[in-house]
Amino acid sequence: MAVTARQRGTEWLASAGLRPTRQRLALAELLVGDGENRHVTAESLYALSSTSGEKVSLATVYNTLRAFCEAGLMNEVVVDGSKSYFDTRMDEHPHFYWEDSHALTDAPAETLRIEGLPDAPDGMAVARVDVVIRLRRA
Amino acid sequence: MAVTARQRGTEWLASAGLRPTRQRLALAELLVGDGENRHVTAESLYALSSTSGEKVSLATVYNTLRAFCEAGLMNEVVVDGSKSYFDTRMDEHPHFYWEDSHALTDAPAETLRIEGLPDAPDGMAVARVDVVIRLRRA
DNA sequence: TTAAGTGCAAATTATTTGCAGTAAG
DNA sequence: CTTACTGCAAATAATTTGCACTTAA
Repeated sequence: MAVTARQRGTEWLASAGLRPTRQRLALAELLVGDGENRHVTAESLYALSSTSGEKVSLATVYNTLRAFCEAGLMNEVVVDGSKSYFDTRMDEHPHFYWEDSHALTDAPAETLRIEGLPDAPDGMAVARVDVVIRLRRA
Repeated sequence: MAVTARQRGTEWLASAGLRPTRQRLALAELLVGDGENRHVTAESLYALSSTSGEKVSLATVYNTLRAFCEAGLMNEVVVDGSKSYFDTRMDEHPHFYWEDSHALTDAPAETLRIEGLPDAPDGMAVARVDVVIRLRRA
């Protein structure tokens, strides 16, 4: 039988050992309820939650997104100095950043390969390599 | 004969058609006076200017960095949601971001090659491809 | 002379935090 | 019960802006 959005949200929280509170469940459902990955800002998720049944305060949206990141459920993506973006997809992959609409989407990663990545300096390790393809209207 | 820091700053401003005011010259000298490229934040440049002879107000540092970017003399690099970084080097090149010290440096670019970059979506063009190698203590 | 640039202080924006109340285990 | 979570409002941090003053051209 079909997996429901609520189930997906519940399992997602459980997989990270996070308490399934009403608010977290509501946000989890909005984020992973359909099994797709999603890119949000605190504001955009807050707006989403406001039009859905379960209201969540903006401060809690912020705190919850941070909690999800710390729990390893999401990643923060830095593309715009003035806002924080969050991505439910956890593997390393390139992004399109649409400069006119300030939207963030996944870039098709299949073909992308980074060759000759420089070694990390002494005593340092590469934590992650971010690739952001900035798009403007042609 | 040797090129002075002041000369470099003056020419740098002139090349972009910017008025060489006392403050801009002071900042230009700090940025390109030694012919090296440099990564700064508004605060770090403000701190630098405070220890040098010519004082510049923080607001002017912000406005001036913006002006330099618009004039095509610098680029903004987004690596940390909470601060803006500015780079005097204008060609496309990868960066190291030192997560513990919040420092930004150039990564050796010679060997780096990005293969199979996805096409820009319809009606869009690739404005820039940012590559940030995030480093943490090993 | 005059438009552009500067400095301050006040305003704005995104985000975090303190704390009293609420709910999960 | 007890500790973690939530919501609000106030606090903070980075950056921008309004406006009177100064200066380069």
